[in-house]
Amino acid sequence: MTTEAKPNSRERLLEAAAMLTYRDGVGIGVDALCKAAGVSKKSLYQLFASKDELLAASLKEGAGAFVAGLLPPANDGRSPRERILHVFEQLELQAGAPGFQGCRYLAVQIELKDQRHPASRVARRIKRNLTTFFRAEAERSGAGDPDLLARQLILVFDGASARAGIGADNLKGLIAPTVATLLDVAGLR
Amino acid sequence: MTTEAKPNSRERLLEAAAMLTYRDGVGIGVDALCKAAGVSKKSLYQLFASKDELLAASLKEGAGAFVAGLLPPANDGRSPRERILHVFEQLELQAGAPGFQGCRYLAVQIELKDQRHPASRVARRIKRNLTTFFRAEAERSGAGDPDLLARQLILVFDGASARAGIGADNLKGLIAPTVATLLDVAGLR
DNA sequence: ACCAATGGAAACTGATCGGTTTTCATCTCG
DNA sequence: CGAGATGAAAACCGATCAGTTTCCATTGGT
Repeated sequence: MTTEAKPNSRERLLEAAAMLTYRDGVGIGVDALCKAAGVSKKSLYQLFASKDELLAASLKEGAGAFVAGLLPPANDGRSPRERILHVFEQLELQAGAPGFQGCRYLAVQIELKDQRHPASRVARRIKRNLTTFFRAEAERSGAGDPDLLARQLILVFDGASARAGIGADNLKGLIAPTVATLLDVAGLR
Repeated sequence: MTTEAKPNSRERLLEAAAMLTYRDGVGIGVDALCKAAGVSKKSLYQLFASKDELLAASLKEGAGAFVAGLLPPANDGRSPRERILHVFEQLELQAGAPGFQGCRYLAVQIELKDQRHPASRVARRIKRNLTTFFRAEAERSGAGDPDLLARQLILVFDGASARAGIGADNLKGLIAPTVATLLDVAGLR
């Protein structure tokens, strides 16, 4: 059995916010969120200070799944190169699934514009963790310029995710050779 | 002297739409657009069928400046490699300017979600032209896989532009070596 | 069985949304 | 000078926005 049997109001709101803002954008109304969650507006505003805070909490709550869906398990014995490639294999996999709209954290930051918005701050933090993973693996691998490689990888991640999300590319045959090229040049084998 | 001396209502609306939707997102209200353009809503709806059409027309009208600000002049005698690098030099330059928010066409597509929205169609077309430029240069250069290279370049373009637009990276020391690596591996010298 | 806490449904606030219409001042042209 | 066209300002429309409040049915504890 899982630890969460029946979701409470708070969890249902977070889940509805995650789903609807990803599908329709952060401009989605609170009435729609409440209806989808089966929770009254009164309860929403007892649990969260504002729609903005609900949005931020929803992003933060989804960070675990985001990481779990992309990163390899810690200390799985594979090489840094394999562990980095794992992330992009997962991305390509997710990009092929129906309903994929690109990285939600990038989308939120682009939609909100204001970088000081609570949800934008959360999104930035979560994405920084991904960059940190890349840099850690790059350093562990003894790459010539680990920081450059990490920046290149997150750049490819966001570019690929965004382009797949808007249906401009399906990433097939694109992401693997591109990342491999960057890893090769950085000296990762 | 330039060909346009004083902008008419239509041009002022297109300009205001370009500026405000880039700064604040496509959710900007028509009242704000009209006020910024100094044009009444009545006139707006005589000139455009809807806000969506105004937005689409505004993007289309800005395509010329977008191309002029990025692409090198046709037949400037430089090599494909130099001409491709020119685009990314321009991008890095623009990314350093105040008010830079990333590629407006990518942002519009991400914000709208609906790929059949008239403005989303226009944005897609304009970005396809950039990919076409990359592919043409790649073919002209005799690259091993011109199509792959073009997709890699537009991926880097969107990724770099998006990340600079949200303030996640300033591209300094990132974009040039990354593109150079891709060009090297593709056999462009 | 009773009382109090819970929370959903819905009414409500004031603001804003996209879009339409009216009014009135200004301009051009005969 | 006078008639017609123009277009900005602003009222107006129904819908929706974020957020608050009221009302009432359900619930759990005693």
